[in-house]
Amino acid sequence: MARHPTLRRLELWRHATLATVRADGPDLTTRQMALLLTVYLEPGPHTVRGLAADLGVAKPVVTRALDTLGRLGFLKRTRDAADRRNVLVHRTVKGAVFLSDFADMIATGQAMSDQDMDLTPANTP
Amino acid sequence: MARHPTLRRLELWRHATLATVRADGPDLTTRQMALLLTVYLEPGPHTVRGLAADLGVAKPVVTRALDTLGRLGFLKRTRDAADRRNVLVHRTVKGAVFLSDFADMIATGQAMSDQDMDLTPANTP
DNA sequence: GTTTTTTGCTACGGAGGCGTAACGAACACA
DNA sequence: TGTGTTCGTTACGCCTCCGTAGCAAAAAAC
Repeated sequence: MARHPTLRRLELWRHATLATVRADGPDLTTRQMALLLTVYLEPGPHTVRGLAADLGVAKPVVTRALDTLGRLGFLKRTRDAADRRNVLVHRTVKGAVFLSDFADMIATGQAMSDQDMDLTPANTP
Repeated sequence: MARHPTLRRLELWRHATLATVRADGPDLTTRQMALLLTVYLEPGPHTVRGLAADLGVAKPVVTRALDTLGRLGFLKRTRDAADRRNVLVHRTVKGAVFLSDFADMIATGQAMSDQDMDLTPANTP
């Protein structure tokens, strides 16, 4: 690991967040982003109750996040045929594209912080 | 580089955002986070106008973010003695601690995503 | 068949951020 | 000195999110 792993991690985060701020895409809440990533990275099936427990938030938070993310086309809701009380959350192509683009922004941040590390002499008065 | 760099980056992001969601700390906006990181990582002095240009947002956005981050004790405002129109933004100990803890959460996410998918013994970039 | 539990949603008031427009204070320059 | 410019802030209406409480529908328990 490089000289200052803490700084390097923060710079990675800065470049990615800065890219999302500058791009005029939809800026998701931290909770919405955590929910979206959980659905796409964890094996399903995903229910409202399960997601609420996973994120450690109340159920209406998940409902509202699904409203917003569904309106954006990043997720889709379906009734569970086996137990019709449940709602199953599904991935979409648009959501996968969004996350893929986001991963590219992280990658750019990694590359830039690598480059910064090599060049920066020493500042911070 | 591991087999699936895209998935690995998204898992890193998920673990860190999930940790901030579960922790009952202050949940900052993406813009607020980008502003905070810019002040702490980029060499100063930082003015409102400069930060607005750096983030690509309007000035009132920066003023409001400084209000919130100042209320949290993560940043401090000072009048520029040389040009009293300017406001200089300064770091605080509390903000440094917050970002240090945040970097630890990123590190945990890195370790967990390494563990999840790196079965082949070949890391240490 | 009737209660009890589970699931997700809606309703409500409150809080905070956003974008635009306008403002006073401080500087620059004639 | 007077005019114009730059700086940060404030004010306004709008929108979204939050937390709590209560709701109907479906399943389970009896």
